[in-house]
Amino acid sequence: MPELPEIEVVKRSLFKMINKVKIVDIKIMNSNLRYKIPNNFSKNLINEPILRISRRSKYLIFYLKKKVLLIHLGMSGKLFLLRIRDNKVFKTSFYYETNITKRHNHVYFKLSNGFLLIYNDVRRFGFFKLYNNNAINKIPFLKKLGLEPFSKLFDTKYFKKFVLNKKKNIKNLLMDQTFVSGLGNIYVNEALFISKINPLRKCCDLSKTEMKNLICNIKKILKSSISKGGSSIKDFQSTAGQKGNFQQFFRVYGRENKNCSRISCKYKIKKIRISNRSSFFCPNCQI
DNA sequence: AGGCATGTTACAGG
DNA sequence: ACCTGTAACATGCC
Repeated sequence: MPELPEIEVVKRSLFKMINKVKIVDIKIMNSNLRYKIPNNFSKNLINEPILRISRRSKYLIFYLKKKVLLIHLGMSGKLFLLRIRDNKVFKTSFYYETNITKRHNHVYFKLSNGFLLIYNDVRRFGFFKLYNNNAINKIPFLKKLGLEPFSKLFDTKYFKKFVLNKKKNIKNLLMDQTFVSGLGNIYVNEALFISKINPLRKCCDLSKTEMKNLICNIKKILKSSISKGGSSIKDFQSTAGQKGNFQQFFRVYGRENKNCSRISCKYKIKKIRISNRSSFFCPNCQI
C-alpha cells in the first residue's frame, strides 16, 4: 500500500494524536517481521516520550528522548490507534481496510494518553529498527536514499546529471530510490502517463522539456494524493461498520485493456512487465 | 491451482 | 561499474 503519500498521511494523523505521549508498555505478538524485533526492543522504548514524528521517503521516524525508531510498512503494514476506554478505532486516516484481522496485529504500543498504537501487517515485510539518536546520520537505510521528490534540488539539472551515460529505462530510474526516494510502482506509472512518456524510454534520451514536465508532474501527483488522504489503495471504510467508499484516482494503474483515460484517445491501456513489475501505459499517448 | 500484489534486498550473469 | 532478471520474504485474493 504505502508509497510516499500514504506514509505522509499516516505521519500527519499520528502526530496529531500522539505528540509528546509516552510509550508505557509494549506487547509483541510476533517479532518475525522483515527483520526480527530484538529482545531489548521494549526495554529501550518504554517510558520514552515521542517528541516528533517525521517521514523520509517511505520511512517513518519516531524521535524519542534517547532513541530513534525507524519504521517501514513494507507492502501491507498498517498503523492505527485504538482508544482503550471504548475500543474506538482511530484510523491513520488513509487506510482502515475492511479486512484487517487481529491475527496480523504484531505489535501493540500502549500509550500514556489511553490509546493503543497497533502495528498490523499481513505479509510482514515491514520492520522496526531502533537507533541511538546521536547515530541518526549513520542509519544505512536513510543514507543511501536520493532526493525527496518535493526537494527544490529535484530539478532538471539534477536529473540531467544523474542520467548522464545511464542506460536504464525511465520507469526503472523513477523506481530507483537512490535517484528520487518515495515513488513506488503506482505513482511511477501515473507520473509517466500524465507526462506522456513511454516507460521503456531510455532515461538519458529525455529532452529537457520532458524532464521538467515529468519532475513537475511527480510533485503534483504526490501532493494531490496527500491532499486526498493517500490513494494507493483499493477499498477503505470511512467509519466503523460502514461499507467502504470505493475511490480510484488512478488514470492508468491497473487499467489493462481499458480505454485510455484521455477522452480524445481511443486506444486501450497495455500492461507489460518491466523488471518484474507491472507497468501500464497507453501506446498512443505515451511515446 | 496458479498468478498476482503497493517494497526491498541479494545474487547471478551479461 | 552498470544493468537486468530472478528469487526471496508471507499471506490473501481472484
